[in-house]
Amino acid sequence: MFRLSKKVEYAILALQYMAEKDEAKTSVKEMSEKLNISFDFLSKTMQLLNKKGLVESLQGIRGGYILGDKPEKISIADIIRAVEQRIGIVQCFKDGKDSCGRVEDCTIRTPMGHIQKKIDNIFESTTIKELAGFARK
Amino acid sequence: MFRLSKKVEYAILALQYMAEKDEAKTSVKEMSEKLNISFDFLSKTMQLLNKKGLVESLQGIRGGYILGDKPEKISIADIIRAVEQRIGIVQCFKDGKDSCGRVEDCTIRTPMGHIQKKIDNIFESTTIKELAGFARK
DNA sequence: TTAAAATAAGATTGCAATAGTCCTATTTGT
DNA sequence: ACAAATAGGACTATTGCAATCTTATTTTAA
Repeated sequence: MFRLSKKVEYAILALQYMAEKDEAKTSVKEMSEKLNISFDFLSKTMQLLNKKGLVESLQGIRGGYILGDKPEKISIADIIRAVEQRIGIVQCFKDGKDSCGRVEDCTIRTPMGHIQKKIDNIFESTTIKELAGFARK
Repeated sequence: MFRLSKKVEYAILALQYMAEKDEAKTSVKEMSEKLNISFDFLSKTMQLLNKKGLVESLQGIRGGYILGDKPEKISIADIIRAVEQRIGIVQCFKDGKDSCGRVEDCTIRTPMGHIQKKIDNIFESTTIKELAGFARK
């Protein structure tokens, strides 16, 4: 429990890889080999990143992906949002009402919301640039 | 993904409930009804809390549970540790080696470890007392 | 204009973790 | 002795994640 999904993990690895690379363009094939990730699965993940503009896709032969923005502008929070729908350390923050039988007088909703915000801040303030920096060390 | 388990959620609700209550002793039956949680499941969860000393059990008729420590001494981190084994926002931090095929030159291990620490701090520094305070408001 | 190499995307499967249930044993106060 | 509570093992159901398979589309270069 409380684990980032593989989609998020792979997305981070991929974007970090792209940020570190000299050449702007990268293919899924290249990354799946270098990072030891299933091609198909990584491919899906890249498509999600593309839809949210975190990367830009170039179709056709000689195609691939390039970063959609500067590494310091892409946060882990961006990645999570792009790749996952379900976010929230407790159910309430996704489904809203009627999801647990104690919605009206829920006693943990408020404090959990505070914790959620703090965690969000961490992800919001961590960028691909920082990750690439660590990796290079 | 990235959600606290029901066990953790229920444990928090239960401890918060106990902290707010005037009388020290509480039964699982009472809590399961008031909090709208399956008796059996909550029962299991309380047993886990008991094993780690977060609550103290009183067996036999007229039995129940009392808090094992002052509410300000019980953190969410304590609860998570009592009730879950698997913690860690990425796999590496549980299984250690050989779990992902890029252990040796893993480029996200270090930065993820930093994020993990920050999150741990949040849970470590949030206590049942605070939660009870919010609930009462 | 055709072949090759890349992304796009839908459908499906396998699997493991979570959540929940059921049943029996044990404890203890009245 | 009985009732009401916890203790705990075994089992089941469900869900969500990860992965795979297949087909379509795009684009460049020969």
